[in-house]
Amino acid sequence: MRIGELAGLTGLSRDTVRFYERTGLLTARRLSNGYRDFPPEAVPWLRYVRTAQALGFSLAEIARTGAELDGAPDAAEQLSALLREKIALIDARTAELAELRADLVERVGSGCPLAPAP
Amino acid sequence: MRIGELAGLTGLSRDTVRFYERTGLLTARRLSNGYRDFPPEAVPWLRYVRTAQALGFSLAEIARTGAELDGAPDAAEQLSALLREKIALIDARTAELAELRADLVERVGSGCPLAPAP
DNA sequence: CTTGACCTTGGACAGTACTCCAGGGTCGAG
DNA sequence: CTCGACCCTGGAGTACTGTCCAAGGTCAAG
Repeated sequence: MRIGELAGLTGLSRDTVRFYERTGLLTARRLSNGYRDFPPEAVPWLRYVRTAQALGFSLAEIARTGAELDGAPDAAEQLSALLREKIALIDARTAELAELRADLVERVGSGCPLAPAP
Repeated sequence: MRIGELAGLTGLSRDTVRFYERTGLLTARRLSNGYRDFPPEAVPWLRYVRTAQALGFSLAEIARTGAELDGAPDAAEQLSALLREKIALIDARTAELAELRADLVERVGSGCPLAPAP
């Protein structure tokens, strides 16, 4: 598919898609007229990219794990492993948030949450 | 206290503290020799800043809410309200993560998590 | 008085993640 | 053949969050 369609399907801008391709997050073959031609898998891949980004990964990190995945014969298996890792990460983050929450609750309870300062 | 001490107590660099002052996140009076003089409350305030930052607030947003707080007669009350807001935000974020997690779990369960693509 | 640790300013530079633009090519419909 | 919608490249610009540096002032100890 061409860039406009991919952009439409993923909610990204064309410029962002081009940017992602430049940074190695995405590869596309070229049509004879020079237009990029993305495989349909680019759509779920970009969804995955957004997920990983939401988890705090930088695009460079995402690209790196993507590259590791690429060329592996058991890609599906590896990706499942990766997703399981991300799930563990989500759990850790959730726990962190719970801790932070408890801290804030305690501070709200005390008369003096902290000094305003600025 | 002077900048070095504040930096030491908060784990920030002097440059970062100066940067925070430039951006209005922090105010300091000046000693006769021009040195910055921070109040002790700057320490918990910077801790709060780090917390808010971890929750995804930009420094500008943090500075804005800080400024709103400042000058209010019922600062402690307002800050408690702010913290309650942040708690709600944590809850929302936790829910988001749970959703993401469910999505990933589902994908791991399916044989085809997504195509590697890049 | 010198030395070293500390402080000041202004400004340049970095990395991340885009976003926009100019100038120009491609293609299907009318 | 023209029009509009699409595509290309290269490069500039933006916002955010720092980080580093040069040039120089301050201060207490030796």
